[in-house]
Amino acid sequence: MRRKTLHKRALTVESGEAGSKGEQTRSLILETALKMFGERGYEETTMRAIAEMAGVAPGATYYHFRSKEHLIQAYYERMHEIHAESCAEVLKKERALKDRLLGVMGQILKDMAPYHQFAGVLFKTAADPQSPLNPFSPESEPARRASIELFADVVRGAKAKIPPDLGAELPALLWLYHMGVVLFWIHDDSSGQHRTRRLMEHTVEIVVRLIQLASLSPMRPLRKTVLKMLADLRE
Amino acid sequence: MRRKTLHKRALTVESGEAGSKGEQTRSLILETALKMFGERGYEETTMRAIAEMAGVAPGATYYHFRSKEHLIQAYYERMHEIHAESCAEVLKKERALKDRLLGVMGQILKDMAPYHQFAGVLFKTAADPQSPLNPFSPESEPARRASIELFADVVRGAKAKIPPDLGAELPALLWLYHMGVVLFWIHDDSSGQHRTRRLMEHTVEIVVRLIQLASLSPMRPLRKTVLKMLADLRE
DNA sequence: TCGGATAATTGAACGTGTTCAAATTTTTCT
DNA sequence: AGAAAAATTTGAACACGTTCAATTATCCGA
Repeated sequence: MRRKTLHKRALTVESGEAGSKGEQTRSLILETALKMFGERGYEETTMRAIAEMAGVAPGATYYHFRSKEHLIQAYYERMHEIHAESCAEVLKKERALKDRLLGVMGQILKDMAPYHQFAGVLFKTAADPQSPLNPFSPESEPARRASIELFADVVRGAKAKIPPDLGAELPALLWLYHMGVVLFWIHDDSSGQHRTRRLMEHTVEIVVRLIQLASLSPMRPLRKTVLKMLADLRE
Repeated sequence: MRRKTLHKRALTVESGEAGSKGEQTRSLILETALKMFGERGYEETTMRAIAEMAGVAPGATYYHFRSKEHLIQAYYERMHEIHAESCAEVLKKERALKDRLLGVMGQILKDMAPYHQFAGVLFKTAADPQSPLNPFSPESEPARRASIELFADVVRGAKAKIPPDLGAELPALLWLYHMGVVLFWIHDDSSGQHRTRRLMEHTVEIVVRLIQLASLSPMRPLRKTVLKMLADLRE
């Protein structure tokens, strides 16, 4: 609600950009919050404490961020930018489908590592079907689309022979697979999440072999059945 | 903490059973809470309101239930009992693997239908890796085990030819599949969740065909790879 | 049946995330 | 530069889930 005003201002006149006073406090609050979450954990960090440390009244935080959970969304967005960048490197180097997928998944796990502690909280929020942070929600469609695009890149640049019908759905399917791995990662408290790494390496191998298998002509009927279902669900 | 006393009492002496005063208020609070959740939703139902409607002080609720979320766990347990019962019927009738799986999944969806509204809240809580309600947590291992046992029953009673190595892991895999369908169901706000029904019917078909496929001898290497991974992850 | 022990219940109080009307600062326009 | 408008900031207050010391009801053995 309040933010709407901010948006309008940013559209009608220029200002509201990085330099302006408001945007300055916004960053200050955000950086403070992220730092404190990192040091003491999410639940243990009070909105009052964040405000105090940022030298600001509690209410100010709510002017810039809709809720405490929305502060966490900042992590999310930051993480996404990092992914896109670090994966681009990998995709420039590798040509085999398996290596591309392995590289991308490896990068994603590496990028996420520092945030493992908050992932639980983020996930708890994101799991709520009502939440805009939910990866399946309409609000996060742009982010989801971008994320799927990353896997489209993985497929596109690979020199594997994939039937067009499968190729069209593959990015979304790989994204779903990637969500599964992340789900495992969130619950993985082995040191350095090495269990997730093992799972990922094994499953990438399996996924690639399944793709090869599905591309064979005797598999056409089953493949068509699966693709029909996906099309059907999309309405 | 407080509950420990209750448990000890229930073990050392008898009493604390259905008749006793304490157990009476416990049910009263629980029934009131479930009814109010049903009428107004979870977030909108206040602990104070529950207590007041039950004719009890707010503190009393916390003597019998550790938290508001633990009141929801009651739904969970209740649902599980219903599943076990209604699925038993289906499993007595059907012999083909596909029909057994279809029947069980259908029953589960039917049983859950009245609770669709709260499923989101339950899921939000259950998604927290810290939560005892999390289906992957140690605390819910008994429930998980029982649930997997249901799918073991599905496999056991079927007259499909399944290699022993796959047969051993299949119940857990089917349980995982079932969790996926439930995840979809939670996010499904189509009328009567008919999209989930469609998804379920299609995917059961696919799952069964995959099982048949995996049982073929040319698939032995891939099958072994998958099963190795599962064994590996179990430590 | 009585009295001690245990279980159950109370309700005020705490700390939390959050809201909001009022005050203040910043920006915009003439 | 100055005044009007808009954005920002304040901090007291609210409602909530929850805790806990004190109180009352219930149970059980002698």
